[in-house]
Amino acid sequence: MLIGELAKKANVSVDTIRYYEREKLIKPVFVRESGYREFGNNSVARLCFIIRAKDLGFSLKEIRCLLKLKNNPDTKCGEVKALAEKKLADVVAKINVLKAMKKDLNCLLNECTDAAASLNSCPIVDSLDGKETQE
Amino acid sequence: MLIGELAKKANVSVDTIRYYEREKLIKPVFVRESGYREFGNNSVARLCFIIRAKDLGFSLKEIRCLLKLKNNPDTKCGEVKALAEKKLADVVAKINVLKAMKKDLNCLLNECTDAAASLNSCPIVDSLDGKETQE
DNA sequence: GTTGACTCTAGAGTATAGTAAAGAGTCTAG
DNA sequence: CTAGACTCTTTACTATACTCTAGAGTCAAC
Repeated sequence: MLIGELAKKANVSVDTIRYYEREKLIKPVFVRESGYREFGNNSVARLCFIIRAKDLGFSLKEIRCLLKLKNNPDTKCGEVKALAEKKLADVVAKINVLKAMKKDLNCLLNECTDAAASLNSCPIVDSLDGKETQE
Repeated sequence: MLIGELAKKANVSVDTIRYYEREKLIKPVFVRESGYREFGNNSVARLCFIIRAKDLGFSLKEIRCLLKLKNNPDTKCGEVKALAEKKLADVVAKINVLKAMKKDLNCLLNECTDAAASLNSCPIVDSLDGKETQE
């Protein structure tokens, strides 16, 4: 199949596929003399693999690594597991940062009880100014 | 004070301050004929405001908006509150996405019990391949 | 008056993950 | 055999938030 069909099947743009090719994430099965790329069903599978990994928060760089492991017959399951574990730790860390943000924002919002008040007494602005407020 | 001192006091690089100036987030109190910028203590406060807001997940664009509101005497507290509420919603949405990722990654990791196994039977790779696994 | 630390501007580079546009070539159906 | 859909390459651009470089100028102390 040509790139347009692949794009439709994997639900990405042709530009994205060409970008992934430049980034060495995917390779056409065959390239015609005209330059037209031809892909097979395994290309669809590979693209889906990439998209799923992306949804799990892997960067393209990490996915390239994952694909390399995947296609190496000597790879042990543990190597892939280690990558997934590292990613899980990253995700957990990000969640914790965001939770702290959420807590701070909630605090600020709870303190602001009079939305019509002037800014001189706005606890949110005070807090951003670095003025202390009681928790 | 000159830019270097301000940078030290606010714990950012001079390049960052110049960048913030270009982005209209901060302005020197006075500029000498030589081009040297002079800042006052309110510049330190303003920089700290920016950094705190950034820590809360506000983008520079949003911070510019926040500063504009903050320095406009007609601003009502409610306008600032609305921004903070929107930001809180963003943060909560991000947390939910990450939690879904975490759940998926945990599932995969729990399924992988034999790290020494070959990749043919690796549940993580299978999952990324789109093969169904029992939950 | 010169040394050394500091500052200036302008422009380029970094990372990520694409998107867009120009201009030319290819393929296929009628 | 031609129209229209598709594809090609190359290059530039998007957004975000800086970071770095080069080369020149400034300032305070000794």
